Amino acid sequence: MDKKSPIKITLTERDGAVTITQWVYETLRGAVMNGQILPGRALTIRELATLLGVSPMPIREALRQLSAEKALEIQGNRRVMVPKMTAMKFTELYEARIAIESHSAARALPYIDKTRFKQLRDLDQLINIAQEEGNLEQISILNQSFHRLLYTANPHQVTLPLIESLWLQLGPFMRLATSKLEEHYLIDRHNEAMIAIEKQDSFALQLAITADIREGIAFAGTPELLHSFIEQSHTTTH
Amino acid sequence: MDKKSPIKITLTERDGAVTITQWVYETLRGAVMNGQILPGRALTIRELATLLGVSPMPIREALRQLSAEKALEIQGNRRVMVPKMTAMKFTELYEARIAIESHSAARALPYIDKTRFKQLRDLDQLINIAQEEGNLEQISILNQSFHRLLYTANPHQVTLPLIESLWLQLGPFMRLATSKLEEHYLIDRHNEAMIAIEKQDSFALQLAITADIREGIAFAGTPELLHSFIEQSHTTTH
DNA sequence: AACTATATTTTGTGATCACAAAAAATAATA
DNA sequence: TATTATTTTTTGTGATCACAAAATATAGTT
Repeated sequence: MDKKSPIKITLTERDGAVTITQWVYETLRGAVMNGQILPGRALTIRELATLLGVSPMPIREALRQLSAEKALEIQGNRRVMVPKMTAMKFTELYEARIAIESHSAARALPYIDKTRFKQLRDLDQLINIAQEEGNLEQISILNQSFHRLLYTANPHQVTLPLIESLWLQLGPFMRLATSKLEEHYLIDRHNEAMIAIEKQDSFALQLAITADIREGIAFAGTPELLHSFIEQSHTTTH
Repeated sequence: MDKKSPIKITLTERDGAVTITQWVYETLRGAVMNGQILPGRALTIRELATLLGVSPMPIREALRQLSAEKALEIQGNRRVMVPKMTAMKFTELYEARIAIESHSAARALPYIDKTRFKQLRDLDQLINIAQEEGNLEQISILNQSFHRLLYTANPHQVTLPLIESLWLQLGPFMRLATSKLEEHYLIDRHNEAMIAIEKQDSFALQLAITADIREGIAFAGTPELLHSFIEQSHTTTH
């Protein structure tokens, strides 16, 4: 039933300075992140090629890269699809996020200078504003920026690619998550993080990051909610 | 100076059941792992193609995948090379290993059944034998198997690909590491891990894994040793 | 001899093609 | 009608080609 379901991929303007493969990669990555491609839906190179208006070549390259990043999954038949989510896998992904991101934050702490601290504070402000406005889409994006800005303080960064891979795998489901967060009151964990940074308190920072991540899925705390929420994703195109 | 240095890649028999791209991928992966390709050495598609006796096509695909896994690095000029190592990056990679692998071990613990426990014990025995024989090559391989077997107990595994990426980046340098471990007395951390598993003691398991990883680079404890050891890698083709 | 400008070669990119294997559709059989 | 056998179509793979951009080599200039 999901073999011929239509795919609506958001096409952005192609910058001439960038290779077609790169553009295809970013386009498909965005489509996965936004849940525009149904998990389990079989993707063919030629279909995507005509859909994006390019030759099969750049598609092949982009698919291979996305598969390596676990955004896509190569089946035995060499056919590619968005991996299906299970409740258990969802939990594992989130626990992995907590372990790696809190570690990454602690490792970045000594490198946070005044400039970056100010940037982090500005982002925190923007998040607060978006929260008051109830702009969930914006919250999600800014929150991600906050985390990235924090981790990239470390100039010898090696964990960010791993973290991005986890984000990619959670991508479509985080989106569903935020849509249910509406009524959920959010403690300002980012502010707690800022205080921890000021004090150079590594442990407090880890706690704040952990809490921030964990509360992002608090709604899915009960197995029943989580299950129904993942089931929903199997039947919703977008 | 390192632009035309010869590359000696170990070629294995190509299994007909596997695609050429897959074979190329595994071959190049092995070459990187074994330090057969000098860090910083510029790789060209055509050169590798003639070297492996295939068309440029499978090389392109394999290079893209290896780049996504951070085994290779794409420079601004779109040229590909083995990333250079620095002392700081080395430290970051190892600290990331500890954080992720100890977490992965704890997550796997509840899933370790009798069969796998026995397999782990057998591997531990083999490592002990290899240790008595001073077979460093074998120790390194078996040690990796031990860790992998432990983490894969978790059927909802999501961290192994991340861990493998770290191993890949450390690959050529772990090899140099073991070559210096000769006189280093190794406490049997695997045995400690086995005891922790028997007791279902998650924390003790994490400690054992952490110690096992950390002691693997104990020789590089002083910054001077580590530095000289990484410098060495820049001039050794091996 | 050191630098700049020009010419030549090499390289990555992307498109196209051939082909075998897999999937889907159709026909044949129970 | 359900199941199997056969044909047709679609698909991934890998090779080849064209081309512009980059790297290298060569020639020219101060």
